Amino acid sequence: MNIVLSTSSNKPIYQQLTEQLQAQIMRGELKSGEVLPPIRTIAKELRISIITVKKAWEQLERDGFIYTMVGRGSFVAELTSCQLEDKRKTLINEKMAKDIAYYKEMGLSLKEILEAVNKLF
Amino acid sequence: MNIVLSTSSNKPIYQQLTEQLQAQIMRGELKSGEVLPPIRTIAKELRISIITVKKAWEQLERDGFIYTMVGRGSFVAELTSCQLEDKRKTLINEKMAKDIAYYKEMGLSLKEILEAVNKLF
Amino acid sequence: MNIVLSTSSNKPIYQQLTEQLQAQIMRGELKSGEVLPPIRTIAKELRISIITVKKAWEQLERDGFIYTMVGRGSFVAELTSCQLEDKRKTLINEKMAKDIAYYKEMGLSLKEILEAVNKLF
Amino acid sequence: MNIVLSTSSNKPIYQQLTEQLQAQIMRGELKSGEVLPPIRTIAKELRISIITVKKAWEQLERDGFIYTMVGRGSFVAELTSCQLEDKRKTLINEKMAKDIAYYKEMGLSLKEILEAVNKLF
DNA sequence: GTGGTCTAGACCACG
DNA sequence: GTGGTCTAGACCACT
Repeated sequence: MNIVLSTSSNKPIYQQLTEQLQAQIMRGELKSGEVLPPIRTIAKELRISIITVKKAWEQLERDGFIYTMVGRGSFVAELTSCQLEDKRKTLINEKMAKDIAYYKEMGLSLKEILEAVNKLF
Repeated sequence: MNIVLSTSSNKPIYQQLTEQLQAQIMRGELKSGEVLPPIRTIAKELRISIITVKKAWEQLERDGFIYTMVGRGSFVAELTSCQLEDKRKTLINEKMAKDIAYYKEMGLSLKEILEAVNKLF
Repeated sequence: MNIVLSTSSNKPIYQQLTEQLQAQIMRGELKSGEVLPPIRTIAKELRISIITVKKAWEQLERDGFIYTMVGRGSFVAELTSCQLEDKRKTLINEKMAKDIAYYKEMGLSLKEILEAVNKLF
Repeated sequence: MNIVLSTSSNKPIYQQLTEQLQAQIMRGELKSGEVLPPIRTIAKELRISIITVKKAWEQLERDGFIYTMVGRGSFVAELTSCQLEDKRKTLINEKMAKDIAYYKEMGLSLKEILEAVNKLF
C-alpha cells in the first residue's frame, strides 16, 4: 500500500484515499483477502485524522472493495477477476458518462475528443 | 439564454450556472456584446438568490467571458473567434488532463479509453 | 473639448467626465469664461445619459471649475492663474497623499518609489 | 495579524481587508505557511459579516497570497522571496501606472511629481 | 431601472 | 472545530 496525498488538490482527503485504494485493488496491487494496515497506523503515517481514514474505509466497504472484521482489521474483498472487472467498468463508465456529457455541452465533437485524448494520454 | 439547474446534482448552483453560460458562449449561442438579462430577473426565474447568480457572474467576469457595467447590465465579452477557441481549449484541456490521469490510475490503456469514448458518445 | 470615455475602465463615467474636464481646464485648453456645449449635445455625442453629464457638471460646479447660468449654459470659471494653481495643488496633493500611504503600507521606501516613478513616467 | 477598518473610507470593507493582508504578507509580518485565524473569529472581532471576510479571502486566494483547506483553515501561501517580490512588483506597478497617467493628464511634469513625492513621503 | 456591498443566520461537507 | 453554499432582504452607487 502506497498512498500519496496532495493538500493542494481540491479533492477532499478521504476521497483521494478512497480512489487510490480502489485503483490499487483494481490494478491487482492489493490482492484478494490481503489485510490492510490498522487505520491508526495509516492515520499516523499520513499525518491525517483517524476520522478521515475511517470515512474512506466506510466508503470502500459500502462499495464492496474491502470488508471489516471488528477487532481483527480490514481486508481486501475476495472477488473473482470477473467481479472486479464489473466494478471497474461501473466506476469508470459512471465517470466517463459525466465527462463526455460535459465535453459535448462545450461543443466538442467525437473526433475532437478522440484527438484530445490521444494527445494528452 | 436557457438555464437548467439540477438540485439533485452535487455541483453547487453557482457552478452549474457558470458552466452553462460558458458552454453557451463557446457554442456561439450567446453572441459577442449581447446583453444578459438582469441578475434579479434570472434569480427570480430560476428561483434562486441574487447572490448565487452574482457569484457565477463574478466567476465568468474573472475568466473573461462577460463584462459588467454598473447601472447598465452585463454583456457577453467581445472576443475574436480565435480568443474564444483559446479559452475553450484551456478550459477543456485542464479538465481532460485530470480525467485522463484518473483513467490511467484506474489501469485503463489508451485503447480502452478510446473504445469507451466511442461507445458512450 | 475632447472627451474620451472608456467603458472597460472601472471608473464610473461621470467621474471620467469630471476628471477630463478638470484636466483640460487646468492645462488651459478650456479658457476662463469659455462656454461649454449644452449637456444634451454632449450626452448625444458621447452616447451617454444626460443625467450622467449633469452629475459631472454638478461636481465641477461644486468644486468651482465651472458655473452655470440657467437658460444660458455652463461656463468655465473665471480664475486667476494663481487660483487655478491652488486648485491643482489641492486636487493632486489629496490623491498623492493617499497613493503614497498605499505604497508605504506595501513596504516601499522613498527611494523605491522615486525609481518606479522615473521608470514608468 | 492586525487589521484596522475605516468605515469613513469609501473603499469597501472586503477590499480594505484584502489590501491589508496583502501588505502584511508582502512585508513579511505574516510568514509562509502561517495559519490565519478562522474567518468566524475575524468576523466577530472586526464586527463584520463572515461573508465579507470570506470575500476578501477568496480574492487573496485567487491572487495566490493564501490557500485554504476545508475543515482545517486558511494559510499564508508558501512563496519564495523571489515570487513574493514578483507579486509585489506586479501589484505596485499596476497601480503606479494608473497614478502616473493621472498626474500626467493633470499636467504635472516628471520633476513636479518627484518633488511632490519627496515632500509628502 | 441597473449592479455593488453588507448583514444575520441556516445548513452541509470536511477533519 | 474548520470552511462552503445558499437564502432573504436592506441600502447605496451608477445610468
